[in-house]
Amino acid sequence: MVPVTEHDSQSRSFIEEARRTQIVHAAVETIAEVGYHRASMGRIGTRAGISRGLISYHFAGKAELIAQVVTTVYTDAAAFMAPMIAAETTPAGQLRAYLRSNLEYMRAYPARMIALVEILTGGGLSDLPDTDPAAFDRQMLLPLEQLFTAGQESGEFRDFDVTVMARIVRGVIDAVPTALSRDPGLDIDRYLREITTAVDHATRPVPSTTEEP
Amino acid sequence: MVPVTEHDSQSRSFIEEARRTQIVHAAVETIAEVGYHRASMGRIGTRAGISRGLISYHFAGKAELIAQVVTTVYTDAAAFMAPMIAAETTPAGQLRAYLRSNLEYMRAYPARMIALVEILTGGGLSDLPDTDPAAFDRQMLLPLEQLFTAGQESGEFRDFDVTVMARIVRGVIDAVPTALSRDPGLDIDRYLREITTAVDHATRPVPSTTEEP
Amino acid sequence: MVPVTEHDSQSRSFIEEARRTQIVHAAVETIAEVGYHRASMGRIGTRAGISRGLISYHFAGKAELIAQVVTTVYTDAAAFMAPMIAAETTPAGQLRAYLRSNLEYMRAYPARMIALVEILTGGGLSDLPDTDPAAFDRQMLLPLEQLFTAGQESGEFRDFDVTVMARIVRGVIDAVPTALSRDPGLDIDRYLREITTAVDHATRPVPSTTEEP
Amino acid sequence: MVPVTEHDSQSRSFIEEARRTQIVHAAVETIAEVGYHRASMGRIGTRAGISRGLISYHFAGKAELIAQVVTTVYTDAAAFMAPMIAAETTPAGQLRAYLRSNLEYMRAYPARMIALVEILTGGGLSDLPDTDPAAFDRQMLLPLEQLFTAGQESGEFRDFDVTVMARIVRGVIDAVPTALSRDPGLDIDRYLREITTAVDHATRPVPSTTEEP
DNA sequence: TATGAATGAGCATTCATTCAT
DNA sequence: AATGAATGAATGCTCATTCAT
Repeated sequence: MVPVTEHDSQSRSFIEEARRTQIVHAAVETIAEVGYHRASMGRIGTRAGISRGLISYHFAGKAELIAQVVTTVYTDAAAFMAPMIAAETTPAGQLRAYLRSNLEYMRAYPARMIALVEILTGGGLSDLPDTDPAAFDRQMLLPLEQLFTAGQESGEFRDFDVTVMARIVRGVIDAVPTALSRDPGLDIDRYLREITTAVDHATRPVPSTTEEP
Repeated sequence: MVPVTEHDSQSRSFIEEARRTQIVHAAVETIAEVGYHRASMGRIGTRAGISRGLISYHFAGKAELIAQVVTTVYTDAAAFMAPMIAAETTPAGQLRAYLRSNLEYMRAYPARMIALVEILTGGGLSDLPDTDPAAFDRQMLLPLEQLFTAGQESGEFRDFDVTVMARIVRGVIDAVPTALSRDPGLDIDRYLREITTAVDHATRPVPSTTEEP
Repeated sequence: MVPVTEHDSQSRSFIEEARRTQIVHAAVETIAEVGYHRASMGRIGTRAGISRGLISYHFAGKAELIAQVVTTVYTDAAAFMAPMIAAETTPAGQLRAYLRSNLEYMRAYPARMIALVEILTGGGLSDLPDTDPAAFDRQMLLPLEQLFTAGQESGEFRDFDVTVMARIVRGVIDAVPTALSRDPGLDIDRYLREITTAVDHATRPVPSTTEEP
Repeated sequence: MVPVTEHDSQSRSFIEEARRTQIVHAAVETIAEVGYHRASMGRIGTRAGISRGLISYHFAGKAELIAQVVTTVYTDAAAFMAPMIAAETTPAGQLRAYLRSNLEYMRAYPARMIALVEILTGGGLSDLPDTDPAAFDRQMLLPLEQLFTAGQESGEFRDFDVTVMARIVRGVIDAVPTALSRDPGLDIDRYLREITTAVDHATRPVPSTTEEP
């Protein structure tokens, strides 16, 4: 869940890595601020304080830069969330930790999460020729699916389609950055509490004395 | 003399209206297919089988065209959903009808819904100078909020923040087009059933003999 | 407005002539208001209250319309000025009448004169393929040249190059519309008085007891 | 007119400056040849032998380029004329030097002067958002007004409205480029002599034994 | 006669990318 | 490693003109 690629961090010099990191961060901030399709190489370079050409020197093209942004933020978010989730011992607890850690990450690094959502929903993925959106989709859903399956087996969750429920939860979470940008006064703690309760109710076993219409 | 057909005074604007509709439809399909920020006037014109200039002839600018797409799809979806919701007599039933009609609309006109979501999440709203994203946000949430408030007063819904719950439901629904495009084999009926059940559980009153962690 | 051309006024119907006149007037007003190179056929048509296509129906192209504007205004101004000049019996008096009648025309029909100057100085002439700017130039200068030659022969004017002096006088007059637009508070009567005096001094015979430096 | 050989530490911006100068010169020549409103970025680029995009790289927009053309030519002309005027000790001599140096500049750099007049009279000024035509107007007239006022105080000039006389002189001078382009065989030396004499007569004190009609 | 739908060329501008230094 | 000059494609838009009705 945590490390994504270790492929060639050795083949790059330290300064090379530092520059790439700097550029990726500038890209994140630029995308978060002006939106994905307005984040040109020039604007990213300006924010990084470097020339346009240097970005092309360190990245094969815009696609690689965007892909790196996605990978970096996703990996970083996963590294942030993983210990909080792992600290829980039950699937239900882990689900709550998943929600909590995800929103905490958004609170801590709003630009990163906004940038990620911008790319994922703003057409950025289709600009990445080597990326399979379906594969990325499955990768996003898999942890939740595994969590749900475990919880169903232990009886903590009711019987539902784990993939659909994973999409439901991702949908709820992915709506948060947009909600935050549209309503800046939104209380993220309250939001988290409401979401957690709602998801809890949606997943927990149905009491035996319940009639469905 | 002038009028040729029996349409008389409307025959003048009939062609105009037809063309506008045709262009809006071409825009919808183009946006749904290639994404909002790749849907140039040229591509839309090509899909409509007309020249670039003709779009500018019928629409003052791209902003007006996109605004028309948003308005058209939104209005059309509302007209599609409204009777299905109104047919229900209870807030809980209306909520289920809201979900069902929304997904039915997506099934019937997937391109329209994909295009709308592309524009709303893909930075399109900020390209519309006269549009207030926050106002649009409230407009989207309002029907759900009213529905929830009514349900809480009637005791059909538990006590939750109606705005947050509205955002939750919208988040779940807005994730559907993406899910459909990423997983074409997705069974929309099953999806709808699962969503309905989940939202039902998330909103209904908590049985008295329940302990919260 | 006086009949301008009689070459084919017979071949055009009355309504045809009326339309052409209306369009020419709309062109004059549009050019005077927004400048020559912003005066599109569309804007001219809008001001005339007719469709774009109708202008093309009545004029072979924009060039013919502009040429007609030039011809109309020039002829109209000449018809306005001619009797005032003819009423004077001496070349010096006619020169003063030339200046006075020209500025009176500007005061009476500022839009026409502004439009004419816009076209002549704003590159409009070079848009007219069939027009020889040099010939137009000579046509503009000829009356003044004849006037000066007559005055020199009668001893009312000193000995100067009549063509250059004609250009001088035209230069002074053609600067008036720009001056009026740049300084709206300009007193045209005072302007006329100063110009008349200056031109009078510049053209009259030098007193015998005059030393040149 | 700009110092050229100083590169060294300025060598970084030297290329930049050289390109800007080259582009400005290409713009001057293009405007002088085809007129202001036909001088597109493409044509200017073609004349400069560079791509369209490079102009946008060096100038923020067409407005900045045109403004630079105006500033460059105006400053250049002023630098050319100033020493010739300053060499004269009397207002009347300075006025003659003003005329002479201005026409000498036109003879030396006809394209520049034609371009400037094209922009000023061809609607170019109104395309420059930050420019106040009235202020530019006053700036053009001021030196002449000051010169006239000094001459009136010293008794070298008669009593006339200095602003109107400044407009008269500018009108006479501004008519020269058009005259040159319409009549290529025009003898500029003779033109200058005639103009100088005419302006001299128009401004000098009236001999006491003069009768006005 | 008159309309307005429709076209295609041209415009200024932005952008990702390449390349010599 | 890094710069910034340079290109060419693409975009939204305006416009003169044509044409069916």
